[in-house]
Amino acid sequence: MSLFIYNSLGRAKEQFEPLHPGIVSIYVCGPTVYGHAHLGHAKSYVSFDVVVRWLRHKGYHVKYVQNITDVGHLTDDADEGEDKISKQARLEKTDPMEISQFYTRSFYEDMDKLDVLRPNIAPAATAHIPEQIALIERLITTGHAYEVNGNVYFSVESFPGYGKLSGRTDQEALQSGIRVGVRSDKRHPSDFALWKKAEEGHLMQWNSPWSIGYPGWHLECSAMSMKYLGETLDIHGGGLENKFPHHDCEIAQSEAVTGKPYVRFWMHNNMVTVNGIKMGKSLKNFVNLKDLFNIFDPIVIRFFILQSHYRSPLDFSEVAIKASSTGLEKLLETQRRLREQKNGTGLFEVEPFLKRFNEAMDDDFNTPVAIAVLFDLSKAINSALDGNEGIAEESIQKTDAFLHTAGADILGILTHTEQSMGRNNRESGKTIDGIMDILLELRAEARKNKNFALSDTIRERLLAVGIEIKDTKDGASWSKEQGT
RNA sequence: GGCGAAGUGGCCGAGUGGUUAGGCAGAGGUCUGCAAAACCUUGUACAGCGGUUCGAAUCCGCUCUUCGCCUCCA
Repeated sequence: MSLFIYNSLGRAKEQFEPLHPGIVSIYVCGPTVYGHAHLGHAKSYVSFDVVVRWLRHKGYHVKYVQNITDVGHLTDDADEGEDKISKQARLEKTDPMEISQFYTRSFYEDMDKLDVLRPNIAPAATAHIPEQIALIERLITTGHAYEVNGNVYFSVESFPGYGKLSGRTDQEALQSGIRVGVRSDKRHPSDFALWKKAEEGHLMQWNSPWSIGYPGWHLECSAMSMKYLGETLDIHGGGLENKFPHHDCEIAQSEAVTGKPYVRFWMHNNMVTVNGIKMGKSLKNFVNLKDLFNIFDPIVIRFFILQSHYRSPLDFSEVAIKASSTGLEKLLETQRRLREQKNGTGLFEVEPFLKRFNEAMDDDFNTPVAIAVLFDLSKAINSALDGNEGIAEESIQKTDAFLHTAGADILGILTHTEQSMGRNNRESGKTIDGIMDILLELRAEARKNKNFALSDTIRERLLAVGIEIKDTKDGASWSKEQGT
């Protein structure tokens, strides 16, 4: 089966084949580390995590690069304002390095909780200043960049395709919309900074042929992606809001130098809204992940994100997440039931579900449909388990293997089952299993003797400590409470 | 103003020119000592107005509304 990916460049689904057979190079814009990660980060990196997992599942060797922006990202427009990291350092009365290190660690903590796999390479912009300077030198040599007063700008007019990704190709028409006063340094208002001369008191600065200064924000992605992945990437991902100007600038910088297509497939994930309105720093409505994890299990957040398509906006509300949480529990419960089933004789065909799941994932990573397939499977499994014949051991193994591959390996949502069953090979798990066996035996004895007061007390008191008992025709089962 | 996306049943959220998305919530039933879970049944949705078509919620046009980008943002 072939994979189709929606390519933002061309705005259509295209069949995906990597440039080099068997190997996929993918670069995703990483965070600017000046604050804790929010739900928008979660949506982006969970989405691309599944992209990478699916590509690996399909047998590709995936080289995944995701940068850490720790310099050059200014608070105002691309060429004005204060460096975000520096500003935060000033606010926290420390230095930029501590800020970027602190929030980088914070970012990975949150991503780990969301079960987002780490990229193969996570290059920091400040660790690649020589590469960025080299790229600027090549741009100047080829006539695509010019220096004025220690600043270096990319000349938009030197690159005819500028704006092709976002559709903003008519630079003259754009000028009416530019609110910032035109800087006298620039030859053209749309030109953007590659290197900025450090002003008095600027904390982060490096030597360069033009001035003591720092690189422009757009530059790092070009320099680092091409360093680690070559001059043409298979996939470049990022948030929709970065399409312009960030990604268009990347294309211009890179292609102007190499003369080759920079990226074959551009993927843009949509935004998170809160009550229908964009989550933004200025609006003060952004949802901090650390706060959110106090209310919801991170895996529930992951599941919630994957229940909508990566190209659709995701509207945040606690009601919606609670609904997701209940749904996820249902899937986990099915997996648990399946694994506990014994002595069944019925056959169960998992192949049709596997096929539908693969088709959904191959269709531009359609995780909502893939999850719907898992729900259909859940219903079919439960129906079979409720039937007289149950499910035979061989079918259970096949089905469970699919659930594990699809639910845990690929989507990363059915990872709690072993843990919640207390059977995770750890000593504590074994101990709990043993204790629970005793309690369930005692309760079964009480029920046999119609001592329902005692059996109900056992059930209620276990529930109070977060363990839920369910009586089935094959005896009682138990599970830790999920989700919230 | 320019570029782009979208309006789906109580809520979330896919998809499609004619056939059930899925989840949550709700209703009825089966099972159960009770409960929970599970299963069965149940919802006749696609902003509005025109047009194309044998047939459109799905294509086209217009209108209304919302959202994103054009300033930093995943």
